[in-house]
Order: sequence, then C-alpha cells, then structure tokens
Amino acid sequence: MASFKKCPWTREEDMQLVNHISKYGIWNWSQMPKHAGLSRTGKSCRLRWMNYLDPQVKRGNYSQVEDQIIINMRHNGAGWSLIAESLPGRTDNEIKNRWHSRLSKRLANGTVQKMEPYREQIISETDTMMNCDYLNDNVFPEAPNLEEAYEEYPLSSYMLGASRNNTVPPTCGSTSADPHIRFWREPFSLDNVYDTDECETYVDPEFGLPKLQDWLRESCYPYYYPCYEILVPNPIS
DNA sequence: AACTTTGGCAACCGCTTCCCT
DNA sequence: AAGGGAAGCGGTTGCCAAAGT
Repeated sequence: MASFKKCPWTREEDMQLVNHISKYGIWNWSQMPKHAGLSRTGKSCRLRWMNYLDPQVKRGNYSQVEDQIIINMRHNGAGWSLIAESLPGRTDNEIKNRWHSRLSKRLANGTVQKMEPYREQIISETDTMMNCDYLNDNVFPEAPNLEEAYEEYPLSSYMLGASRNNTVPPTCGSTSADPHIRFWREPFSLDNVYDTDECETYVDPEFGLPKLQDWLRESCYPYYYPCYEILVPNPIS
C-alpha cells in the first residue's frame, strides 16, 4: 500500500504541483499525484491547489465589507462554499478560518453585530436594479458596518449613523420619503450630502472625493451598485 | 530571558453529494 | 436504478509566530 505524506507542503512539492497543472491542467485529482511524482493523496493535492496555489486565491486583508458579508450570510444559514462564491478569490477554508478565528468571537463579544437584512426593501424600492442574480441567489445586500471605513473615508452623517447605531438605512417599513431612504437611493454626489446638525465632514479633505468614489465602487459593489449610481463630478481644478 | 497563552492558518479526516457506467 | 469512484464540504487538529506574563 502506497504511503502518503501528511505534513506541510514543501516549496518543491508546490512547484511540482503547479508545474503539472500548468502543463496538463486539472483532469483527475486522484491520478494527478502519481503523474506529478508527488507522494500525496489526490485530495491533498486538490486542497493545496484550491486553498493556496491557485493564482486566483486572494489572501489576507479582509475588508469590512467582506467580514460583514460573511457574518450575514452565515447568520442566514449559508455554507462556507456558498459564502466563498460571493467573495471572489476567497476560499471556503479561508472563510471558515476567518469565521472561527475572528468573526465568531467578535460577534460573541459584541464588537460587530449582524445587521437586519433589507433585501426585500431594496428590491421593492429600487427601479434601477441592474443585477438581481446576486440578490436572488444568496447575497443579502446589507449595508456593511462602516465604522472602520469611516476612519479612512469619512462619509455623510447618515452613513456614519447607520453604522454607529447598527441600524441600516433604509429601515424596514419606512417610506421613500424618509430622508434616510433618499440618501441611500440617490446618486452619490456633492449635492446629495445632508448637512444637518449631526452631520460631520463627508469627504476627507486630504483624500477628497476620488478616494471616496473608489471606496464605494470597490468595497460596496455589488451591494450598493445596483441601487446607486455614483456620479463622477468634473475634477476640481 | 524564559515560559505560557493566544491567534492565525494550513492541512487532514470523515461524511455527503455528484457523476459516470 | 444501483454501485463505485471522484469531488466537495465542514469540523477539527496541530503547528508556529506573536503577544502577554
């Protein structure tokens, strides 16, 4: 009976596997180790490739939005693999590790909180929904906790208030006349900043709007993108 | 400086599901 | 329809480095 290694992968083994896959592709995991000259099980090779060697794997540095997606989807009963599908580049194993090492503890001690979904609200409210597949499948477009993001890219008071109170605008049952709803539905531009007593600076004077737009585009997509079109004003000369 | 605790991550194991014959 | 192998999934373990005492 063939014996298989059960220990961390070496650089040489990694190279062997990568070279083999780049040459022949993935055709049969159970046969692959033999052809690649590896003393590993097919299962081990598959895991090593899927969780580590695949160049599409994104490592470390979880964003606030990613964490929030994990928390919310997990709360809604989604499996690790399903969550991984919603976080391009993240593997189920990595998400699972993230959950067990960080998020479950932070949830337990109240550092982060699950936010109530407003999926149906968004679907019924918006008439500019562009891509419903995400929503209909398994992603609930809850607003992320923006507390940390605010430190980098201060937004309007409503966004900040949403995260501080752990309530998500628009709240369930409110109408589109509600200023919170208006805020979340209206295109983001300088004209749409609500200047109220509770308002704090909406654009970081140092970074300015371009950074904010990047953040909205990259971090919030596709959770806000279906509902909000970000206007790009003329560059300030 | 030495020891202990904690956190993060890679990897394994067992079970389930999928797919082909 | 049934059986068997391959692939997928989730729980768990063990290692290691960093932080704490």
